[in-house]
Amino acid sequence: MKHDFKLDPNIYLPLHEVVFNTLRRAILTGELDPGERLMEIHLATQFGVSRTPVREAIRMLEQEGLVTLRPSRGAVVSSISAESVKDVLEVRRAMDVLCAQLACKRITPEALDALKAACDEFKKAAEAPDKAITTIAACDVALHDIILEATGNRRLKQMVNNLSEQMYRYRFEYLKDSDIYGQLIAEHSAIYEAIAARDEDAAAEACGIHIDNQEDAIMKQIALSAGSPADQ
Amino acid sequence: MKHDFKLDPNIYLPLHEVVFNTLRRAILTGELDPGERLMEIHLATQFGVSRTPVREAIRMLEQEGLVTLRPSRGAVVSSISAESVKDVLEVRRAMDVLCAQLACKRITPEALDALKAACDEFKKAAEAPDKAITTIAACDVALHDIILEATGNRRLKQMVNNLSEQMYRYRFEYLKDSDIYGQLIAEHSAIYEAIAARDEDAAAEACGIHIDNQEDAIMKQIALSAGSPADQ
DNA sequence: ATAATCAAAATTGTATACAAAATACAATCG
DNA sequence: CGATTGTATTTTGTATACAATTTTGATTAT
Repeated sequence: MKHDFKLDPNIYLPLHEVVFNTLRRAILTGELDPGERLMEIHLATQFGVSRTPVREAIRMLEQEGLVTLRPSRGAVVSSISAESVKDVLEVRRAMDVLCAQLACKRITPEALDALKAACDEFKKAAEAPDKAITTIAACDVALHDIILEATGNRRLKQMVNNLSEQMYRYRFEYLKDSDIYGQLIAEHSAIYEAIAARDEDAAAEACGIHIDNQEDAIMKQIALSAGSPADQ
Repeated sequence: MKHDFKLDPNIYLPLHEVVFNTLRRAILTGELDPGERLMEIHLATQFGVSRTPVREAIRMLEQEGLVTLRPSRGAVVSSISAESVKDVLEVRRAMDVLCAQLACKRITPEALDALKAACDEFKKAAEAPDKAITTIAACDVALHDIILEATGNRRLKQMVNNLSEQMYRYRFEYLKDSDIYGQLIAEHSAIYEAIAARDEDAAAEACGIHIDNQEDAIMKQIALSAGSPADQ
């Protein structure tokens, strides 16, 4: 074998990608508020680039629904009504259930082991005395990723990830209430057992319950932060 | 010249929108083949615009998955493998079933009447002596739109439309075989009856069967046109 | 005060310019 | 020949220029 000079491919990314990723994250984490204007020159100077890549990034964000474009009047961060959150959750529920069903059919023994391990990890993190939310959240994500991966459906994976990201703002809220950890552990366990048994109906059922609980938490969260500036 | 994109200067739309819509349609209808390169200057001169709006359009198409971007190496029309078609159909099936279920819950009496009318229209078009495929296809679309609208979920509507459009290339193929018209009429009828009776399970069942048949037709179509140039 | 008007400033839409990278292809070496 | 290098050409990435439109804010009339 020759020499394997491996240079970090992350060293360069097209600027529009960088701007896109950064703005995207800023919107999803709530760093940029709904209704806020995105002005090209300002963003460009902030990023230290020209308007061109900023415009490209904005067009991409619009395509993803994260910003709204009013011709000749610029872009604003899309406002997310309780209505639209309900819509997203409704779709995501169906997709998550589909994930569980497909996972029953297609998960490999190795992935099944990994799923079991992820459940245990989650349990350990949730029962730890310090209860680091970031750790717990990471375990939760890992667990879902294993199922998502097990579906073997790239498109589904992409769509579920996208929908989840739209809910990013509210993601950790439902983990703050440590009373529900026991319930979550049980739900995860039920999902694992169903998938391990290749029982599609049980998996769909268990997954549905799991999502419903998350939905309740998120909707409660939305209700609390209601009264914020709305627009369109 | 191979493609001759011309744009109507009468009505005003931002150029990137015009380019986006035109290219999008060209890709979905197969006018532009998978793997084909999209070169900025060429497209720009064809459209009679500068590279800027073309670049913006390409970024939007990439976001939608219709083109693949290779940094510094330009964009190509995304190739659709049989694999990815299967993935899309799998997701769309779940979403269509969800549509039927939600429609059961939420459809208005007026929309229900419209659905019945649409079924009759389809039947009439399918049993007509001339059997104009475009008319039949239009009825089919109208019928599905009514259900989609009845879900009251804008996000779902957008996602299902997007997924359907990805299948645009193969849409009409399954309507060419007039042997199946009787079956289609029956399936539509079953869906209508289930929704009218607000029977979610029956609606899901009927809708699932309907989609499965469509899927078979499309996958058969794909298998026929296999051996086409692949890439990534 | 409030509303209407209109020029100045700011912002977006589009085109172009130039640099960096990739590609094509001829010349060279083995 | 085939592989390799070097160079011209093409194409993309980014910045900038200018026109068209919208926004701002002062000014005036009601």
